[in-house]
Amino acid sequence: MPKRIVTTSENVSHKKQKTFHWSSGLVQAVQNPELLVLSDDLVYVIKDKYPKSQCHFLIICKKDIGSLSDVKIEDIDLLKHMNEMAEKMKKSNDEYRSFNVGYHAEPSMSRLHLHVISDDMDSSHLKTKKHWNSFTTEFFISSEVVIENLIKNKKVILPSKEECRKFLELPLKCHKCDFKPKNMPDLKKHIVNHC
DNA sequence: GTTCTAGAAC
DNA sequence: GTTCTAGAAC
Repeated sequence: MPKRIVTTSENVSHKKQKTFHWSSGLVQAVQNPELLVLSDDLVYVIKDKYPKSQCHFLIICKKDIGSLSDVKIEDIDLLKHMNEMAEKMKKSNDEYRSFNVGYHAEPSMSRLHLHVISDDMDSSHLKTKKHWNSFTTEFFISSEVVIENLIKNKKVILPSKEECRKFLELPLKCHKCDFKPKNMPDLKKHIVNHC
């Protein structure tokens, strides 16, 4: 995929060009009408560009918060609002039986974002063990748990870098039963045919 | 976050 | 020989 080049104001200078880094992709994505679902004073809701289930939204705050590690106690109402928006998205997409709502412990992309993901985990974009484990292990922290964590600790206490790495490297396991696939293709066949 | 691909695993 | 994973990307 070619890097997206954008020019500065009015394109006056040919020298002043900037290439966005991939980690700011979400802040770009909210400007994409094909991805943006809705927004209000506090958040954007977008369709994940590479959904890891049949239905996968991101609730992205408008406030410039990088990630959970930057969240302050004063942001508690914002996190509650993001959770309420997630509930709204669940209700308006209830043809998908159930959803998981939570944050990645160590996200790759900045701007705090809450995942609302149907629990089928059936998607052509779900390709790697890291993808799988990021939604099916403790690397994925439920929205309610994050809110309780913030209230109790006045900040969000997260797993260490080493713990995160450990979660992502856990052996593959079906999220609905005890099946232990030998590899990703094995797992993907299992979740569509058996679970 | 994804893409690409070398070399491991089969 | 083909499938699959895991690390680099300036």
